[in-house]
Amino acid sequence: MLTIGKLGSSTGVKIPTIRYYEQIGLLPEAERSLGNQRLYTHKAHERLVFIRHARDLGFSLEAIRDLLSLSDNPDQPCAAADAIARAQLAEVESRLARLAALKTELERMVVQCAGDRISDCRVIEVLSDHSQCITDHAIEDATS
Amino acid sequence: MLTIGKLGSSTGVKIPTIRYYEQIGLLPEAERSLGNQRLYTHKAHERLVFIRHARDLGFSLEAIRDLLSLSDNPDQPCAAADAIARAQLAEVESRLARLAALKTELERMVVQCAGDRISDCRVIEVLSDHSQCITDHAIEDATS
DNA sequence: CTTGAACCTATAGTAGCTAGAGCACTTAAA
DNA sequence: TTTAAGTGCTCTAGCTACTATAGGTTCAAG
Repeated sequence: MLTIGKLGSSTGVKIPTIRYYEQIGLLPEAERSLGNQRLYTHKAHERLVFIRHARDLGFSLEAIRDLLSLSDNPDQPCAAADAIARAQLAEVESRLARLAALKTELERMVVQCAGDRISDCRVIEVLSDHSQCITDHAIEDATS
Repeated sequence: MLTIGKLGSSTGVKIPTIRYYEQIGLLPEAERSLGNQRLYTHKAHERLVFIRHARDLGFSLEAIRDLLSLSDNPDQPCAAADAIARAQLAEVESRLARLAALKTELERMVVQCAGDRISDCRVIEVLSDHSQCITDHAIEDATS
């Protein structure tokens, strides 16, 4: 049985994050020691590794919840898991396309400043005027 | 003078977002009509266009705050603006690299399921075991 | 004058954590 | 055996950048 600290260091997940996952029901409630400290089994370790890996691949906690419940029922068809992964791939692809467009604009913006004063600054100028852009980069949310 | 609705539709920024920008000091407090409704000048319109465009390019509100204050002082050197844009470019590039790695893994994962049951599902299997990945995709945060 | 659209404020909710306060427990050295 | 460091506990609030809802006010058209 692992303490939360050991579990955290062995999976690379921070302690408050582990408690958070328990709180939102992604991890089952841990057993407790006599002194009320959480104790984790090998199974819990595996589950957290799964979550961590899926997070690293950009899956949302919601998607991970679904994947975990699929994983808990090994006799079900795997089409659902496949669909979740495909959806994630599609999202990654769309973010890639968007970021590529952003990169183009930012590179153009940054190449050089015409003068050395803000009044001549190409960065400020381009930001003030979208028509100076060559791509249509304003489609979806910018955090992608 | 524009009402908040007109300002929103002419810039593509939602009304609550405009009020939010005012609240956090990104937009100055708007003048009010006799009936207490916000009224915007052409200058405010320009400022919001600037903000919107920078958001579209992925700049954080914090970075935009800095860019706006630079833009308000046109006699200053533009090195600072340049640095902000370069930092944004660097971040976009790093996200691109990361997403490209994610895409590789997701594609590999999705290519096919060996069986049709979860117990044979490649998606679930790979998520359980990072050593099946060919790239080191676990570097920074996954929302990028 | 009335109706309906557009506006107002204030509060709470979203994702996915992270940080802090103020305690209790555990472990290893002195 | 004590004691100090380290680790753990709960609870609350904060982060980004909005978005949604409730309940009320004002404006413009008919």
